[in-house]
Amino acid sequence: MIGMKISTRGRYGLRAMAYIAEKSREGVGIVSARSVAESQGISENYLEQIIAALKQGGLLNSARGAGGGYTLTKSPGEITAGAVLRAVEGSLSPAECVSGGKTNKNTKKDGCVSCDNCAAKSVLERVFDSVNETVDAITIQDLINNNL
Amino acid sequence: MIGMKISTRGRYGLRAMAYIAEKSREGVGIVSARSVAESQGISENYLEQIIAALKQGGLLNSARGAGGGYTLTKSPGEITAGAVLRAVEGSLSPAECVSGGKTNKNTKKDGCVSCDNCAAKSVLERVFDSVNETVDAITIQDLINNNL
DNA sequence: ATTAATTCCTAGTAAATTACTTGACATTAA
DNA sequence: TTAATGTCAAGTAATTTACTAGGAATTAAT
Repeated sequence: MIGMKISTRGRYGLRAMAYIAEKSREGVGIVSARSVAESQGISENYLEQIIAALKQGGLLNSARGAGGGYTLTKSPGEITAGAVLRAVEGSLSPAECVSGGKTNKNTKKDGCVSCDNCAAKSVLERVFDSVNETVDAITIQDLINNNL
Repeated sequence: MIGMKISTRGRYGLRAMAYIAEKSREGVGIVSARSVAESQGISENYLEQIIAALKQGGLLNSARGAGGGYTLTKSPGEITAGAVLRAVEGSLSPAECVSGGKTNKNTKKDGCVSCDNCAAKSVLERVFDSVNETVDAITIQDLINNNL
């Protein structure tokens, strides 16, 4: 009975990026996963997985070893919430039939038969488009400025 | 790893409404749950639950007994996809912290602490607004006309 | 009156997904 | 050498979704 959720992955991803951006603005060069987790009250190990997705998505650089951590690959104004969400959640498609194939990285189902003449499809496509437009219009800079 | 799904409830709800509207246009006065289920290849018992929500949401009238079934309460042009989705899925909120309280009827969690200064919140609010705007701009008539 | 078709209602269950936990290994600064 | 980190893979618990099962109430047709 749900619909349209953004999971903890997405929310934690946004919060992590905003926190790292904020720290950078304060002059802290590099931020450890642990400090993000502690500041946000998030499980460290779980956050690591999310951060790994952000790194793989090209949004974070990492430095290993003691004193290591993460930095943004671009300025906060150049990173959109959409990019963050897609990196950690996969496609933002509302159902398998929209924008072909799977909606995310884990799901086992793929595709529904005879979807072309399905009454729901055009609605889903429009939702997909508007969600993407919306999140792509917001940057991490917007988040730390709180100017939404 | 997901995000932004519209569940089968929402999709089946849209398809059921479109089917009933289409049948009505063809002159069929009343449509049984069974005929909807069979035409759409959907479990009848499951569909009944979805139809019950549509009825409770004021979108369908019902007639009991043999020869009974369902009709739309309003013309297809007056029923939005948004109304259908909210009736069957509850709020379209992307997370508990947006538009206060629970996101749907079943969930056990309610609310996250210290959400006000959360970087994700403004994103979620905007997504919520744009999804609602989008689905409220589509009517059942649009769906059966296929003019999207 | 009986029967068959139907809505109405509730409870249970299986499958899928989400949200973690656990723990070992690799790398680097001090 | 050690402690602080990132990297990685696997497993598990909690939650949600998607059904299934079945009976009670209602009504039209016979």
